[in-house]
Amino acid sequence: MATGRNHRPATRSRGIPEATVARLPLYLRALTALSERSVPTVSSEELASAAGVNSAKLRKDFSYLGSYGTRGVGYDVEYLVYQISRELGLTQDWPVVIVGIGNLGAALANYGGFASRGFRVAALIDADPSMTGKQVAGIPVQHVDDLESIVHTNGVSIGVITTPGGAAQQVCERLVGAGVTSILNFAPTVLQVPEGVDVRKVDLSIELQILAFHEQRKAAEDLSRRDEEGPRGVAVPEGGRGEQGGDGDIPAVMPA
Amino acid sequence: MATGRNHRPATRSRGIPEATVARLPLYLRALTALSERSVPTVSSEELASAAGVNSAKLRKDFSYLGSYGTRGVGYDVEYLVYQISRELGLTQDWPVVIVGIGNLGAALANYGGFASRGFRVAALIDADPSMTGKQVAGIPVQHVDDLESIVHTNGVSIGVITTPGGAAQQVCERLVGAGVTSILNFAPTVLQVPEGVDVRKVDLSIELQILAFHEQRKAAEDLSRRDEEGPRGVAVPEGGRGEQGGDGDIPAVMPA
DNA sequence: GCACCTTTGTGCACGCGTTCACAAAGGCAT
DNA sequence: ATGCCTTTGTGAACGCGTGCACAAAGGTGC
Repeated sequence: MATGRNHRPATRSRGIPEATVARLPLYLRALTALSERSVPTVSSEELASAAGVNSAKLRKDFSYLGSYGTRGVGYDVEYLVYQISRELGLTQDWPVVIVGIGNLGAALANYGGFASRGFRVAALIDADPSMTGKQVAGIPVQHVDDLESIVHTNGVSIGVITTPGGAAQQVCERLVGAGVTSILNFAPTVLQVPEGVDVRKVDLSIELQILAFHEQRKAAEDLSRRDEEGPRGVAVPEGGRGEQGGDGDIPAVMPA
Repeated sequence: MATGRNHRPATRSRGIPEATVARLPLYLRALTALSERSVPTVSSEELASAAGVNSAKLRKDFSYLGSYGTRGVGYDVEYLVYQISRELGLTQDWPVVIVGIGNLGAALANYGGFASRGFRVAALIDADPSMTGKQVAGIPVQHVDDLESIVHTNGVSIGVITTPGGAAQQVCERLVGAGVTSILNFAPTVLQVPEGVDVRKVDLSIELQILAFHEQRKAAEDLSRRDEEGPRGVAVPEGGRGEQGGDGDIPAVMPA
C-alpha cells in the first residue's frame, strides 16, 4: 500500500502536530468500535461526533496523515484503522515495565486496555523484597535491583512509574540509564530527564484540583446570579470566607 | 495591561486562563514542599525550576492572581500557598464519590493524595451486589441503586468514574442527574454531558499510544541518521517524520 | 456523458498561550 | 539619602491550534 512515499527533501518536516497526535488514539478507538460493528465507511461528521470533536478538526487531523478519504463518501473504516495504527506505531509490540507495584501498579498490571493494543507488560518491578516472586496479574514481581538487566533483556523502551513520589526521580534515572526513552509517570513528582526522553504524567490530585477550581467558580457564579435577581436573601455562612460576592475574589485590583 | 482595566465583574471570572489553572496545582505542590522545609521565600526562577516550567511563564501565571511577589526578593512561600489554595478552592472540603470499585477504583480509594488536599472520599459505589457492604480502604461499598441518594445526602459535586467503558455513559448520566457537575473519567469512553458539566479524562491507553508514537519517531530518526552516515544497513522502513523537539509537558488530559 | 449532490481537503483568520526582553520596584550597602 | 543590584510584572511579538467557509473531487442517477 503505497502511502505517498514521497522522498522529498525532509527539510520541511511533515511533522504531525502534537495536538493531532493526542487525538489519534481517540479516533482509533471510535473506528475500532465501528469496525466491530462491521460499518464499512464513515463520514467525518459521524466520526467526529463519536470522538467528541469538531468535524473540521478531524478532517484537518487526517489531512496530516494523507488523503485517505473519498469525497462524497467518507472514510473507509478498516483502512483508516490500519493507517492510524501504523502512524501511532501500534503495529509493533511494545514491551512495558511497571515500577512500583502498590495498589495503582497492580491495578495497571490488571488493566485490560494495556495488552489490547500492542502493549505488553514485560515485567513488574518493586523495591520491596517481600514482593519479589509474588504474582500480580499472572506476572511475577521482580526486585528493583535487577531493573537494568530486565530492561535490557526485554528491550524495553517504555516505562511506567507508579512508585511513591520520593522514589520516582531515582527510578526514572535508572530507567533512562538502562535505555528507556519514554516514561509514563503516575507519581506526584516533576521528573527531570535528559534531552530525548519523553515524559507524560498522570496526576490524580492535579485533575481533582482543576475540577475543584471550576466547581468553585460555578458555585460563585450561581450565587452572584441569584444575588442579582434578588438582592435580598439570607447570608450564606460559607465557612468564613466570602468568595462569591464580587469582592475579594480578584486580588490586587479592587473594583469600585 | 495597566491597572484599571478589568472593572467589569460580570465576566470577571473568566480572568484566569485555563492553561494557568492547570499549572497552579503544580506550583502548589512545589510550594508545599518548600514550606515543609521552612523556606521563607522563593524566586520565580527557583520555583519554576522546581515545577518544571519556564520562569517567565510562572510569573505571568502569578500575575493573573495578583501581585504577590516582592521585587528584588521573590515570593513569600506561605502566603503564596494560601493564595493558590484559595484560588483553587482547596480551602473547603470536597466530598467525592468513586463509581466502579474494580482494581482501579480500589487503588484510587486507597490513594493517599486524595485526602491530602481538601478531597474526601464520601462514598464508594459499585454495580456488583456481591461488593455491597465490603470495605475498601475502610469505606463500605454501596450499591449503584442508591447512587442518587448518596450524592444528595453527601452534597457531592465531583464524581470519579472507574467503571468499564460500557457502563460509563450511563453512570455519568445518573451522576449528572443527581447533581454532580464535575466528573473525572477513567473509563475509555467519550462522555456526553450537558452544558455546565466539566469532564476531565484520564486514559492510560491513550497516554501509552502517544508515547509509542514518539518512540517510533525516535527509532526511525536513529535509523535514518545511521543510514546517512553509513548506508550499509537494510532498507529503512520509512515513516520517520521530521524533527520536532520533545516536549513531555503536555498534560495527560484535555479540558472538556 | 452530464448534471447534481455529498463530503473531503484546505486557505485563511482569529484567539490563546508562550516567550522574550525590559522598565519599574524594592532592598541593601555605603 | 543615593546608587547599585536583584527580581518582579508585563507589553509585545510570535507560533500553534481551532473553526469557518468554500472550492475541488468523487459518486450517482438519468
